[in-house]
Amino acid sequence: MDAAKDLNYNPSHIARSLSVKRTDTLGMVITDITNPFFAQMIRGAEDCALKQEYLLITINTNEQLDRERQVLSVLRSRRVDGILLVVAPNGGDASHIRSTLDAGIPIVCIDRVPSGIALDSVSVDNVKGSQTCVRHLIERGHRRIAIITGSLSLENAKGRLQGYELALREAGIKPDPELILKGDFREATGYRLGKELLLRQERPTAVFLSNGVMTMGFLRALYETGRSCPGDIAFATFDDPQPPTIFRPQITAVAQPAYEIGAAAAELLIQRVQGKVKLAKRIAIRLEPELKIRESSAFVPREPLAQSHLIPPRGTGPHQGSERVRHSD
Amino acid sequence: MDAAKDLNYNPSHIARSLSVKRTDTLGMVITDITNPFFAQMIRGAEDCALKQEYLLITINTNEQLDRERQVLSVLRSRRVDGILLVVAPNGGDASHIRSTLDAGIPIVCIDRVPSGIALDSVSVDNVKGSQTCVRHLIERGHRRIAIITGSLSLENAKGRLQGYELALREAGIKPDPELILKGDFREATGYRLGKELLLRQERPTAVFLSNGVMTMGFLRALYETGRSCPGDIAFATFDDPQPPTIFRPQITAVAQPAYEIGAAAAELLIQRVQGKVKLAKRIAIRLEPELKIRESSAFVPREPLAQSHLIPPRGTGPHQGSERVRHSD
DNA sequence: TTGTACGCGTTATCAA
DNA sequence: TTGATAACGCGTACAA
Repeated sequence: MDAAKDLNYNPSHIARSLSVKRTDTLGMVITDITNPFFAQMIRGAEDCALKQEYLLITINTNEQLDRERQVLSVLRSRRVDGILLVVAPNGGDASHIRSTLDAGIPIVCIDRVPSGIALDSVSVDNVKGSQTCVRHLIERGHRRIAIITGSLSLENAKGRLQGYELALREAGIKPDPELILKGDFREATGYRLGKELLLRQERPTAVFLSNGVMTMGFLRALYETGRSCPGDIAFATFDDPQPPTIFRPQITAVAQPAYEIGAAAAELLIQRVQGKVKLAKRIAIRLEPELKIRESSAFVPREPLAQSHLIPPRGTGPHQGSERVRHSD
Repeated sequence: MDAAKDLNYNPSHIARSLSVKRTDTLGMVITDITNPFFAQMIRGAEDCALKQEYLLITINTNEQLDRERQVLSVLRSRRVDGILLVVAPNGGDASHIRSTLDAGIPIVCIDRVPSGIALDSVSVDNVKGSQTCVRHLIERGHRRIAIITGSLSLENAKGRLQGYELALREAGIKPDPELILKGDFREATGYRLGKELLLRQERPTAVFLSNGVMTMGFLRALYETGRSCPGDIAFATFDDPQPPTIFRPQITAVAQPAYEIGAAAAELLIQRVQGKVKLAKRIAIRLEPELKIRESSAFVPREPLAQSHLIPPRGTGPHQGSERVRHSD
């Protein structure tokens, strides 16, 4: 040991790996590291992994399917013990995922769950989250509520749309196809569809955005069209787009516990890697989102409906507390 | 080859590494991955690395020196070919860096350059950046300009303070110790010192923040004390804190080309790894920052000085173009 | 061109 | 307990 110090010796982890057939390494495939939501998720996963002596390798795919394929291949070559995966929008093609699985590398999907393939997954309860949020808008008196969806080939986008429809239906409002705009989770789309909505003759009194990135685009549209919020329109979004700043308007949002999602996913993956959980069936962990009511949903339509359960708008000050999501069951 | 496909075969990169004594892997040590500036930097480095067939492993240190030591040790064990390093605030202790270097692993420092050890580095020209920005405030008519510095044990924090002082001196303004507040690049400090400044009897007419994170804290202080910007005070910051949104006020900032910094650092590191650059002396790459003039510096003090080079405030609309930094030489 | 043996640094096995 | 030795999967050098 003394000699080791003297010689500035460091054991070779790669030689060790070759021998023991483990790398104590987890791969994390992310679509966009500059998205604060994912960045936070990485921290959760990394903290959990490091605590259990695993190294976490994070790689971006930039939402590109071919890059995802390439990355998965690299990770296989590197013999990572398991993979945390945020899938890029794929046209139902999961062959690369399947072949990685076949190579004996466990995969846990995060946030987005691809349809058509059985995978472990960790995400937020999308249905409940958007249902609670849209319900909040309805309680404010809105009835013409638009939604800009994500890519509907992803389960989470579907779930958020579903929650929107559920909330409307339970309030006796029939979903209007004119108010359901199909987006894709990208900034430019939030801008384009948002502008389209805002320039309509009969524009909705409230808009629900399916993720934080599209909300950034929507804000641009809002500003360009000269509409004010909460003066002219209300809106709310899935994802809490920014760290709470003093910027105006503060945005009502369905906040996802990003750090916890990452940590839970890493935890589950390590269980799989170590064979501590029976592989029989797939595990789906759903965490609770939290509705943060802020200024952007403070606008109340001029002709509110006289409904018995109507709730007057709460205070909209900057330091107003957040409200825990109410369960629908 | 056909058989390889058939058997779902993937060559073992670790066995290969053991043989060729290379891992084709670069380590990237970051203090905070949730900071958008670093996130962007990672993308630049990753893109560059991947393009040259290197894998990039990114790890957080949370600004903790002991974690930095541990991470460097892990990276050594993993036999990474080189390391990109954003140092945590260290009390002048660079022993772990030196021993990594001694083990034959090249290191390129990014953003922050530790004093007291000769290292390759890539960063922005801190002096010029803050000098240009403070000069801009002076041109707006400000003379009582405060600065909240970073940890002065870091070269970049020193440089930014130096640029501030240079700008004042060239305008014939004597730096006032009362207006130089020693910070540490952290949000809470921006809040605390900002509040202190804003509540002073004789408060400055403008404030220069040494980084984006502290600016977030400053905004909180601004809001809590009820001061308005650009109504009551002007401010500007090093770092462009957020992706350009429509939030108000838009912040005048010294934007650093984060992506390019990351890419340049990776490029230089790979040169070192491949021995394509003579190791004789240390290389320091300095990129040009860009001053983005926006709303937050629009406030003009009531008693502007009648100086010949005084420039009236420009338009402060949201879509105003940015202005390239003017060189001081 | 095709084949064979050895080395890379570590762990694991088996014998002493 | 200690010490020698065979794997681990791939390059590489040398022989056929």
